[in-house]
Amino acid sequence: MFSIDAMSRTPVYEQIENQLEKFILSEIIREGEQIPSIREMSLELLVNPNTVTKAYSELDTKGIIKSVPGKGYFVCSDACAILKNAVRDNLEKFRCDVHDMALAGITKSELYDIIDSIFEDMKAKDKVKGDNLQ
Amino acid sequence: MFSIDAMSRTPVYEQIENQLEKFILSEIIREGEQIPSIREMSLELLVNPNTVTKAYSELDTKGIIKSVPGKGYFVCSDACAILKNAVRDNLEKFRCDVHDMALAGITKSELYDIIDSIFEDMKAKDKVKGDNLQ
Amino acid sequence: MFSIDAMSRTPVYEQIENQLEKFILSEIIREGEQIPSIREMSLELLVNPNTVTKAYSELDTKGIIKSVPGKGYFVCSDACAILKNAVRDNLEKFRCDVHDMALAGITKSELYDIIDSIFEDMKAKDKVKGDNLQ
Amino acid sequence: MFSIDAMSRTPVYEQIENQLEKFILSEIIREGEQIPSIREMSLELLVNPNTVTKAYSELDTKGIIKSVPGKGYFVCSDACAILKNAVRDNLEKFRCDVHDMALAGITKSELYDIIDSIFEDMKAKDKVKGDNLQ
DNA sequence: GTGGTCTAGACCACG
DNA sequence: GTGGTCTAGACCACT
Repeated sequence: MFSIDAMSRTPVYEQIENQLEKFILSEIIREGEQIPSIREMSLELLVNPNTVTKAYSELDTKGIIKSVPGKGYFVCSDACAILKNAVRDNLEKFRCDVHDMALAGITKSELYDIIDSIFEDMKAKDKVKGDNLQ
Repeated sequence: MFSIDAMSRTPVYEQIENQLEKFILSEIIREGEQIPSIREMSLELLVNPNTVTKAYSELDTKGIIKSVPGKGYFVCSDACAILKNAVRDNLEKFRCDVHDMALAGITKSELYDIIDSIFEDMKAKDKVKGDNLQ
Repeated sequence: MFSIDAMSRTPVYEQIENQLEKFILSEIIREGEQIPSIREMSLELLVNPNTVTKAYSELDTKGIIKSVPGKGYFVCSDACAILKNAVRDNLEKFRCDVHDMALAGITKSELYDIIDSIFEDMKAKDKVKGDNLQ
Repeated sequence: MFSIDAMSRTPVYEQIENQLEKFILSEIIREGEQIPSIREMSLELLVNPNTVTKAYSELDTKGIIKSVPGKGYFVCSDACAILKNAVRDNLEKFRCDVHDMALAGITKSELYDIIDSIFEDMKAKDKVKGDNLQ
């Protein structure tokens, strides 16, 4: 389920954070649910427990997960809301990226096509999920 | 013209690279033109000359600028083409970003609006530039 | 009557101790009185009996409660005196806190007001208690 | 200047944080000023550099200090304001403490006396500081 | 020189 | 079993 790209320039602990956040936003891991323990995660990813600890405690600071010593880490009840707001706060970065691509001669319709295809994919997946729940 | 954000997490030498690349793509600095010398740049930005040297030599490696010993650094004649291709190679990252935003509940029309407004701005600026050149 | 804050950083067994001590100081539980058995307490709080055991044996060590084998746990006859002395020993911490607040620009009159309001509240409650006992 | 109490129950990294915050509030370390490097601090306190790192990065997260990689850590320009607000947010804890002491039979005038003596001390020290600056 | 990341391995407190 | 803290020592990127 989780995986690390050792060649990536983004730190391992940040990769863990990003993956967890994505799973929570995709509701693959639900609010209130327990996430893998530090030791489990460090075994699965073959990284040092301290590295997982760093990732988890940063998410704790952000209010995404909560540690219950002796029991484990749990997703906060308002994790999705926090994550969604964080993305919205970063829309400025998206504007910069689009501007750069426009400068580089990428056309508006190219961008539209990419966006359309992604939203199509997501709608399809949502449908499957809905069918499974029936 | 150039400026450094000391609080930013991106290294100074990378900030210099990014700004130069943007100026070249925007044709604020034209192909064949000479860019500020390492000395000038380090004085303007109040950074260590070594830092500017690192930025310039990376751009040299990429084929964006060329050092002409005894004269200075000049923008390569195919700098724009190289930069545009580099952006195109990074479209994958754009897909990921859009996917994340979709997960976070940002609507397709919101993204469309942002893109539209940026392309509008650029068209307006191009027109002004054209008028000035007449 | 008792309750546990699972999200708190203070250990569960310490929360139990604190609550019992507060109840004894407030004379909600009187000296000589029997307190809930380990079993009862663990059921009411939905915590592991071992946790309650740890809390009780620490209070036992402090001389606040005594185990009477086969009967249960009882509040010692000098529990209040012991607890009051313990608080007095901690006045040094109070001094530090006040000092910190003074550094942070909290005025003397603000502190006075807080103290006044608390002593008012307690006098009011004492009166009610007295009336009820009549 | 800095010191660690190895016997204390509060973690070493938290002791470092607390001391730095106190120095900043007392203006012994001023806003914008550089604080001891991780290596310096770890040598002075005889603790592992990682422990200092943890303290510093928590303060960074709080917005008290800012890391400038390759240069060091610096006190943020609004550090005092942040710290003062944090203390104010914790007044609730102060209320609880006063309540506990009231229960334990500590009189209002005892508390008043403590507060008075602390404010006297601080006024005296401020005067000395003022005289030194003349 | 600075901070940033990571590993390996240890001990403790809690449940 | 869980998380929390700490040490020792390493390598990297940046200035």
